[in-house]
Amino acid sequence: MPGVFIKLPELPEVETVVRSIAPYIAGQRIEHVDVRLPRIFKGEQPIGRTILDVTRFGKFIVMPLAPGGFLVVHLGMTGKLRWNAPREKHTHVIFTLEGGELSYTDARTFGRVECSEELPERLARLGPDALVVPQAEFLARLQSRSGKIKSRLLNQMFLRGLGNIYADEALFRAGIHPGSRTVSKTRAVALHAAIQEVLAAAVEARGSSISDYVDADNQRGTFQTQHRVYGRKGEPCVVCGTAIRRIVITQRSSHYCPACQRR
DNA sequence: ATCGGTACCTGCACGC
DNA sequence: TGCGTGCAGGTACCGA
Repeated sequence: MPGVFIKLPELPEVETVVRSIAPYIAGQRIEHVDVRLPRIFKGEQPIGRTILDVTRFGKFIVMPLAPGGFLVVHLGMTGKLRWNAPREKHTHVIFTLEGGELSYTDARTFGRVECSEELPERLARLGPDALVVPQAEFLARLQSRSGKIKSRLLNQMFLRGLGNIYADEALFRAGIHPGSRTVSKTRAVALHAAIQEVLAAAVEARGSSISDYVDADNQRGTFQTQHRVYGRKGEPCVVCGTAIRRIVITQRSSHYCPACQRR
């Protein structure tokens, strides 16, 4: 039995986890729950309930249950949701299902596993999904907010699903400096297209893998080979050859080409 | 109501 | 070898 094992939780990686794990757990009854690190788990244990489906909401994994309620998982920075994987030092929650184990492992413990009768309120407050938001809605929301463009893209209340890697990649493809506070309509239109292109391509590549883990089908994500700025500080821009720079915006690293992306 | 800074954690790469 | 430093894919919360 293969182990479902993906790190890297931005939208494409969460989508890959959802798609690869759903066939193993959808329709299965939860027989037992072992919570080894209580602060990771919120709510009542969903013992006896059945996992109806596995869906993605931004970077959250949402599993509706029967006869009611939801199991919601957020992977934080280092969370892993795996099927029949060996238990490790940082395996914090284990669901025993009819045909095997669903386990949550997270070294930095920024992620959460939550069970509730209704969908958590904060999910409803998130912005539209970055993969499918219509252009007009994106432009309107962009205009209604202030701050550096990179900060706005990382704000899940503005748009849900985008993270540090794909924000940098989209800004590069749209030719926008991450520290820009104003963006022309032309650039904003290009940014909307770039976000959806880069996310769709990353989903197609099953996400970006920096370590050598594999998913249920024994495949790695491969999108890291298509990164044009993220993690390429000092390397030549693929378009003009200028050295890629790294700066800090809202406590997060931002990678950009100083020639292709001017303020 | 929004925005920007800070807190929450562990592990790893790197320089000395 | 060991130690200190900086860095890492994210969100929640606080005060201004």
